[in-house]
Formats: sequence, C-alpha cells, structure tokens
Amino acid sequence: MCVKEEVDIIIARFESLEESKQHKIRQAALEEFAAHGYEKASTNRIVKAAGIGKGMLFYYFTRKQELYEYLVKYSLEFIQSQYLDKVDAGEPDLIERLTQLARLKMEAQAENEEVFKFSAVFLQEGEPHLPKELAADIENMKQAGYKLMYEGIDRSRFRKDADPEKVFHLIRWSIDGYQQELLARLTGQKLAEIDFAPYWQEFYGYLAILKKSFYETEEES
Amino acid sequence: MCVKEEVDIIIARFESLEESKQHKIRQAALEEFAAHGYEKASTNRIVKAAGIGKGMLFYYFTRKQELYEYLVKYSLEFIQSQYLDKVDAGEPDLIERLTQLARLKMEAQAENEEVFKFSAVFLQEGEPHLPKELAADIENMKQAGYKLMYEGIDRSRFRKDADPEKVFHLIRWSIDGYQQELLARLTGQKLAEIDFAPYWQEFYGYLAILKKSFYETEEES
DNA sequence: ACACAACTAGACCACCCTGGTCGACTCCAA
DNA sequence: TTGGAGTCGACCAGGGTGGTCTAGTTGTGT
Repeated sequence: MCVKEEVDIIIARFESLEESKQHKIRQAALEEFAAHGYEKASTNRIVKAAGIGKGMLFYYFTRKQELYEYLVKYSLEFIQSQYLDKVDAGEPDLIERLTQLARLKMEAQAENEEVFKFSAVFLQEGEPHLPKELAADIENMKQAGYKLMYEGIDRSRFRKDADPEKVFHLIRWSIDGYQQELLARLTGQKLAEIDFAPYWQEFYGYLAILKKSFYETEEES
Repeated sequence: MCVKEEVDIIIARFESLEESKQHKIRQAALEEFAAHGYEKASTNRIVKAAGIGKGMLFYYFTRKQELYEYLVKYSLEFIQSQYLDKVDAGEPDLIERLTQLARLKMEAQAENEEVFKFSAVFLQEGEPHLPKELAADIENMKQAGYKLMYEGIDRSRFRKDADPEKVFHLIRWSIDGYQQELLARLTGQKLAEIDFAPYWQEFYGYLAILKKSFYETEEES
C-alpha cells in the first residue's frame, strides 16, 4: 500500500509536467515499445528521442515497467474515450455500423497513431509484465470492441438465400480489407495531414456494391 | 571472385550434410530470423535450438549474413517451386483462381510453415543486408505473385451493374479475410496435422455466396 | 542574501549478450 | 601413425542494458 502510494506520487511528477513535454516523452516511449516490444525496447533510445536526460525518465517512472504500465493505461483510456465511446451501438445496420467504426477509428488514429501501434503490441504480447488488474482492463476493452462489432446487428436485412452469419463475415472482411489496403497504400505519410475525402468517396462506392449484393433488394418492380 | 568461390565451398559443407541435420539447422534459423528479424536474431539461440555447437554454424556459414542470404535463397526457391509454379495461370475465373492460390499456399505452408513466416519478414525488412542480386530475385518473386493474382482474370463474369475493378477487390478481400481468420483460429496447432476437409467445406459455402452475389446470374427464368 | 527543495543531465555501474575465434578433441581413411 | 575433416563450447572484445548517483541549476519563500 505504502509502495503503491509512492508510485502515485512519482507518476504525479510526470503528470504535472507541461503537456507538450509529457506528450513528447509519451510519444517517444509509445513508438519505442510499439517498434520493439517490452523486453527489447531501450530506455536509452526513449530518452534520446524524447530529448531528456536518462535521469528524468527514472525520476518520473522509477522503473521501465512502470513506464510501460502507464502507457498501457494511457492507451486504454485514449482508445476508450476517443474511439469506442463514440460508437453508436444502437445502429442495427451492419454496413452503417462498420462504416462508423472505420471512420471513428480512422479519426482517433489520425489524432494519435502511436497509441494504436502500441496497443497492437500489448494486445498480442502474452503479458508477463502487467499486474492482473491491468490485464483485466485489457480483456474488458477487447470484449467491448467485440460487442461493438457483433452485438445488436439486424441480420434480417441480408439476402434471404444465404446463411446470414456468412454474409455478416463477408461484409466485415470486405470492409477490413479496404481499410487495410488503404493503410498500406498510405504508409509513410502522416495520417493527420491526409485529405481523406476522396478515399471516403471510393469507400462509399464499395459499400454501394456490398449493399446491392448482400442485402435483400427492396423494390422488386 | 576468389572469395565468392570460397563461400560456395563453405556452404557446400552444409549442403553435403545429411538432410535431417540440414533441416533442423535450417528450421531453427528460419524460426529465429522470422521471430526477431536480421539484427536482433541471435546465433546463440539458433545453435541451441538446432542442437549444434557454435563452431559448427560458422564452419558452415562463416558469417551471420551468409546464413541469412542462404535462407532467403532457400525460401525463394521453396516458395517458387512448391507454390507459385503449381498455379494454373490460365484459369480465368477469379474465384477459381483465388481458391487455387489459397489451396496451394495452404499446402505449401503445411509443408514448411517457417519458410512463409520468414519470407513475411524479409519481404518487409527494407533489406540493408542482401546483395542486390538477391534483392532483385525477391522483387521478381513479388512481381510473379502479383501477376498470378491479377493477370488474365475474366472480369466479364461479374455483375454488370458494378465497377468490375471494385468487385474484383471485394472478392479478393473476402477470400483473404477467411484465410486470415482461419489461420488465426488455428494458431498453435501444427498445420501439417490438421484435417482441413471441414474448413474447405465451410470455405465453399462462402464461395457459393460470393458467386451468387457478385457474378452475373446465368438463368433469368 | 540565503537556504533549501525541486528539477535536470549524463557519466557511470555491473551485468549480460553479441558475433565471431580458437584450441582441444574425436573419428576415420590412408 | 598421421593428418585432415568435423565438432564442441570456452573465450574474446565490444557494445548495449536498466538503473543509480553526483554535481549542478533553477526557483521560491523568507
């Protein structure tokens, strides 16, 4: 308990830094952990990228692991508040729902790309680090994301001559496929500086085809 | 030239080993490079996993990089002969073609999973290692794979009321999506020991829907 | 003006792991 | 008996590790 409080005090030192400095350190650390994973990430590279002395990092976090935990916590909160919380889980139409998911994710990603790269890492790393409280938080977020994708979708809109579960997956894979390909096409560019309008246009073209192909046709003149 | 010959002689030592030993060393090295990339791969871990003394590895390859180059060359040949060469590039039907690609890739992957994991690594690593001759070979294989996927496909079979290029992509993403999801579902199991029959059944179910949805309906009773 | 605490940088530590070498040893053919 | 191919792992110098500590600066209250 006593130790726990001390940790809080020490991290408070970091949190009472001016935002821009916090941001620089956080981004440097996120980038390093995202690129190399926990074990192989180097605190030396982090301080160099952040432009601070080695002493400061350990003044703010005392141990590498504490820094890592802080980043996990930060990322979870960021993804929750800047992405998941914004989704309208009431939307019953799969394509609308997935489009929303894609758009919100893209916006959040544009705001802080490193958080998402880092989260991809700690979501996969079979977390030997991390207190079980944090591990539970991670699991919760996974579940929340899963629900947002699968829950409350109205399958009755799909064409009647096919297994709706399969149609569901095909639509999801199609949209994921576009998103993935777009992201690959855009590697190297700063997400925040891209004008996405033409891509959304292109995307809607795909959606129209998906609707035409997988949904029950409404008017059968 | 003289150096080049010496390299050949030294690698010949490795190649005249009994196959099972060659295989064990190769697999250990493939796995290590696949897991960590060139720089962070450890020769110590390789020799331990291969069950040989450190001396032997350098007796066979003299330098880490030589080992790496050998593995790249080996992988390229493997993928070419066990996968790409088997594809019937004459098949004009996209779904048939992609199904073929998927099946052949799965078979090759079942035969040597590590080669594919390793190839994923060296296809991405902006190869600072590697003589330009090998880099060219890699580029050629990329091109060949690309052609096998895009060339000679008959777009006239797709439904007429949609951009065939988009339909093309949607079908590809769908099939890739299934393959990826299946691979994820099967992580941890040895590919070679799995009975794929039920999965192919499931897969054909998806294909039927794709055909129904994206192809021109033949009989309009 | 002074004291004292918060803050900061980076030299430094002991340790570990790296790619690669080398001498000692075994085995087998001549 | 000799010599060379094959084999091993202790060993090397070097570099990188997470973390500490000292020396110095800055800021603030009195």
